[in-house]
Amino acid sequence: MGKEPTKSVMDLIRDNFEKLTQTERRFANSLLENYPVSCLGSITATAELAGVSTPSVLRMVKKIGFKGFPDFQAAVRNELEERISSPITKYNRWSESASHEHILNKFADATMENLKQSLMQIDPSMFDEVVKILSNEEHALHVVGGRITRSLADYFFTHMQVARRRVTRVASNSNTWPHYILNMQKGDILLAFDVRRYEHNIINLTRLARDRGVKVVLFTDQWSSPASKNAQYVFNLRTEVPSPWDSSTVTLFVLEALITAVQAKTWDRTKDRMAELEKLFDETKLFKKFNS
Amino acid sequence: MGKEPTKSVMDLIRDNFEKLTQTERRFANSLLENYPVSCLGSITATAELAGVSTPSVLRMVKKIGFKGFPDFQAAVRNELEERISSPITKYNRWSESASHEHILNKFADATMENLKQSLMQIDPSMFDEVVKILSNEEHALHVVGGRITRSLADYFFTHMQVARRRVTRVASNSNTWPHYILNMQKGDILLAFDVRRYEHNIINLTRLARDRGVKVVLFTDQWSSPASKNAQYVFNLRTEVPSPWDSSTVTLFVLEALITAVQAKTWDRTKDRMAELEKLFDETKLFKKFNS
DNA sequence: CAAATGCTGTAAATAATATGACAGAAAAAC
DNA sequence: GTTTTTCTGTCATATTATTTACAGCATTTG
Repeated sequence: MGKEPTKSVMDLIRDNFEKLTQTERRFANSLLENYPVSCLGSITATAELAGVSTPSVLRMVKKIGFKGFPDFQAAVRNELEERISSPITKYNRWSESASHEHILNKFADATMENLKQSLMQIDPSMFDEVVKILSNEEHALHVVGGRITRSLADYFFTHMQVARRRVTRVASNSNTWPHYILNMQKGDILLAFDVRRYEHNIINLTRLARDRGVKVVLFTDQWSSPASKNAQYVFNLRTEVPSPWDSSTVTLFVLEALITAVQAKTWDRTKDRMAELEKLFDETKLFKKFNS
Repeated sequence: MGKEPTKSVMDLIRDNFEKLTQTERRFANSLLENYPVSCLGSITATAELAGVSTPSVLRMVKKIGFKGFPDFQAAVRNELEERISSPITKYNRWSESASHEHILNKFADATMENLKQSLMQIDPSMFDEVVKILSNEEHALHVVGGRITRSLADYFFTHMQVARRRVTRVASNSNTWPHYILNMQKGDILLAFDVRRYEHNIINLTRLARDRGVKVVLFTDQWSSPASKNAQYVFNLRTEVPSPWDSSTVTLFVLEALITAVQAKTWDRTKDRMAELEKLFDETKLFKKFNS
């Protein structure tokens, strides 16, 4: 024990995470999952919950500075007592060391709020409908982003490529758009992003696409881009954070949910493509070795 | 155990209080005083805290319906778990229309959990330290991503360009890396991403950078990339979602928090740059109008 | 006031737990 | 491809915790 200046168990894990081995990290992660209840039982129970052996648990708690498992458990209990004894404690507050005014905490609050509110606003049947049309390989998918949202478009494009054929990334430079529009056919899908400050050209692009019989899916913010009027499917997502610009975290979240839903819907096809992709990676690696 | 209709330990004590002897009541009262932490240790510790003997504790827990002390303790732990986890798990459920089994809800659960756990693991002082070095324009900032994380690197790059000068995006194609390394100087910062499956070349890049005296900031997942050993600052973020691949949402969140923190720290400088940027946008727009 | 009953703690037996030593397996280095 | 190093689980042992048995004390009752 000594006179350690109240280093929490979490702090100790953080500080020593580098030194931990793979199995020990697995245990550390399991600990995070439902700390502190997970380690209130015997070392055996704790180890089983994490799927590791008892000695691994022991080695790990020694590594982060405890004399043995009972010592570790005593520390956990002390923390728990502190936490429990103040009745109004908010359990979902982390890092006691970081003030509630710390930017990380303020940002986290805002993001969780955004996520919750955005979800409330999403129409599940529209979501499912979008998943359905994205899963259909017969119609090409075009993805376009703006100045900021380009990265999101890129991320979506990369993952969508795994799930299906005929995915095109439309360059964000609007000079080249006519070329892309030329290749859009009736029944195709255009997935577009437009958030503050709205980019004027996106309105034109979506209008031209719609006029060609292309289904437009638009990701925008809570104030809704003027391009919405050209889109069949609109996601209004919340972006407000304590910052001079807007957050894209919720948008990314919905994109990931979409990707997962599409992959799940087309799993027979996707799993083959993924396997093939793995093979290609291995071959590329081999190829590089020959070169070096 | 059996199929007791969720009688809490407190209920059991109340129901059987009449039958308890004097000493047993003394123990019961001590329990009430700081339940449940008081009975998380050994039976000996519990007894001592209440000022009674071990057998008295045992007789009492048997009397109120438990098979033995461990049985009693298990019940206490279960209650504790519920009490501890409910304020977290119970963030108001949205979309009544969408089933809890809907992918969006499952995904949201996982993402919130990831966010919470990642936050617990982030060392606030390290975060602040990274903000500090990112704010210093005297040293160049290099940003590099991998196959998947390239989009994140891109997003960060775009925003960082607003806040400061001397930001470079390192191409994700590792063939060109030597050129970039050539331009890295002592005191520079390399912000790198490496998540499963870890890319072998990133280890080499970070090592070479470190050897040149470059400060390496690494974003990786909970299993920690092998490149961590070359990095001064490591963010281990959680990525697990109900999907065949990993989520980047939490990573994006931390990036945004970082960007905001840097902009706040250098606000005098940043606000001028933002104003200038706005002006440039307007002029570009004007320029385009002349053309069309 | 004496005998009986019930209550409570001490101490021993029993069960469970935590730790250490070791060997096989995996990964890293050469 | 081989050797070395590191890691990780199985098993045996030491330690600790739980339970039981019992004896002393207090309280009650005749």
